[in-house]
Amino acid sequence: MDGKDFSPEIRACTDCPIKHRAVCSTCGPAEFLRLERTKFYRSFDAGQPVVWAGDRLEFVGSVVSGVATIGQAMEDGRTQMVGLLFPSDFIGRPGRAIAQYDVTAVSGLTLCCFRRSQFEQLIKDVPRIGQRLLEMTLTELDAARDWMVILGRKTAREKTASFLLAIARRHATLQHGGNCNTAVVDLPLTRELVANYLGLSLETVSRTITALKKDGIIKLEKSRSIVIPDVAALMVEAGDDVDGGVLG
Amino acid sequence: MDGKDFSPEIRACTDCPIKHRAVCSTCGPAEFLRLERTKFYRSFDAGQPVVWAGDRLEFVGSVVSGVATIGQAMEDGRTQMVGLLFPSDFIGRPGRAIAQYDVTAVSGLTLCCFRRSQFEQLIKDVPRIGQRLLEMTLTELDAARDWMVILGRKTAREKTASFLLAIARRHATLQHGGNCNTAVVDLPLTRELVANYLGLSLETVSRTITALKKDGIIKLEKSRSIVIPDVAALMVEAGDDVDGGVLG
DNA sequence: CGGGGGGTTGATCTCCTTCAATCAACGTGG
DNA sequence: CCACGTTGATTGAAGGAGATCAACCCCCCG
Repeated sequence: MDGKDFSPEIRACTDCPIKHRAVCSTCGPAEFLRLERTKFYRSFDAGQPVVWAGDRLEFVGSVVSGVATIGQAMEDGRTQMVGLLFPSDFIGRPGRAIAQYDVTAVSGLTLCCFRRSQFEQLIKDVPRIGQRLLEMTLTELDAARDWMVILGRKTAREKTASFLLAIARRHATLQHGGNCNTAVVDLPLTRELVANYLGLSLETVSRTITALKKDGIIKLEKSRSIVIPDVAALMVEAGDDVDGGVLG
Repeated sequence: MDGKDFSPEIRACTDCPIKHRAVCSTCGPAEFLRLERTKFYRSFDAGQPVVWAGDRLEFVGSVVSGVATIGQAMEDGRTQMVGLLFPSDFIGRPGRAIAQYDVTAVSGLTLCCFRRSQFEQLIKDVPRIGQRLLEMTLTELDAARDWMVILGRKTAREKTASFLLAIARRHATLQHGGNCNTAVVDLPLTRELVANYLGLSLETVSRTITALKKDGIIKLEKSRSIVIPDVAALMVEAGDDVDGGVLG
C-alpha cells in the first residue's frame, strides 16, 4: 500500500510492452477497452516494499517494467526468496485479500494494476483471462518445483550455475547468433539477494562465483555483468541434463 | 501408461468421497452427468509409477484414494520430492502432453481420470471447472513456496517438525476435542521418502525424529505412527509463527 | 531358519556457515 | 580535489550441521 501514487502517463494497451506475455495477452480489442477503463499504474522505487506478508492487498497487477522479489522472512531474520518477478509476471491472487508473502521492488518497478474485486469480476466475465492466468500459474508452479530441486539437492556450485542459467533464459543478450552458445547476463540482484534466492550465505555465493570464474566457466565484466562463453559448459556445472537444447 | 487397466466399479459422482474438494467440486448435476460419461478410473499398486518425467501423459485426474509423490531425479541419482498428492489433489496439466515430473504411487492409489483432450474441452465449456482448477493451482503454488522456505532455510529439526505438522494438517486424527492440541499422525512415507521430501539424508531424518522423541515433543507408537502431545510445542520447533492458530 | 525391507545408531569427513577483515566503487560535502 | 562514509563484494580462518560409510537391529514373511 506504499509506493508512489502518481501514474506514469496512461498507456494504451495496444502499445503496452508486455501485451504478448502478460495475463491480458489473450484479450481482443473489445476486452482491451474494458481493461483500459479500469487499469491503473503504480510505481515503486528500488528497495521499496510492494506489500508485506499479512497485509491486505486490494489490487492485483502485472509487472510492466523492473524486477521484484517474492520472499518470506522467519522471525529470527532468516529469509528465503520464493519467486522473482520480471516484466509480464503477475502479482496477487484473485480471491485472497491478505498477501501471503513479502513483495519488494528490486529496481524501479512499474505495475499495471486492477482493483482485486474488479479483476475477480473480470475473470468471471472473460473466461480467457482466467484461462491465461491458469496457464501462467501452472508455469509458475513448475518453476517453483524446479527451484525446490535446486534448494533441496544441489551443491553451492550447482545452485549458482543454475541461477545464472535461469537468469540467462529470461534476460540474456545472446551473442554469436549462430550457435547461441555465448550469453551475457546482467544480474538484477546483489550477492545477498542471490544468496537469499539460493538458500546460501552471501559469502558462499561470492566464493562460488569466483571459483566459476577461475575455472573459466564464466567471466566477470563488472560484478553484476557476467559473460558465459560456453552455455553448455555452465549447464554441466548446474547438474542438469544437457539434453542438447541451449537455453531451453 | 503402466498401471492396472481394470476399473474399480464405476462410481456415481454424487457418491464420490472427494466431490467436495476435487476439481469437480463446483459442478452441478448436469455437469456431473457429463463427467460420468467421460471419466474412468485407474488403480496403481504401492511403488508403481504413474508416469515418468519426459513421458507422454494422455490423461489428467484426481486422486480418489491413496497417496502419490511428485518428484524429480538428477542423473547421478539424487532425488527431490516436489509434491505430495492426497485424495482430491489433481494430477496432470491441461495443455501439456509431456510430464514434467515423476509421479509414483506410495500406497495403493486410485485416480479418477479424463482424457486430456476431453478435459481441455471441458474447461472451455464449463468455466467453473477452470476456475476451480485455478484456485487449486494457486493453493499448490503457495504450498510449493512454503516448501521452498523449509528447504532453503530451515535446519533438519525444523524441517522434520514442519513436515509432521504438514501431515497433521491434512491427515491428523485429532484428540481431546476441546483444545485440539493433541494429534496422532500416521506417516504415509518411509524415512527415505521423508528425507527425499525434506532435502535430507534418511539417517538425519531418523536421528531427528529420535531427538524430538527424547525431548518429549513427539511420541512413537510405531515407527510410522506418531503422537503429538502438544501441537503448539511442535510448531515452536518448526520455527513458524505460533500465531495462536492450532493446525492452521 | 534365512532373507529382506525398514529403521536406528556410530564414526568420520566435508561442505557450507559464521565471524571478521579488507577492498573497490561511488557519492557527498568540506 | 580529496577525506569520509556507505554499500556491495571478496577473501580468510574456524567451527558446526549434516552427509557418508558402515554396522546392527527389528519385524514380518516365506
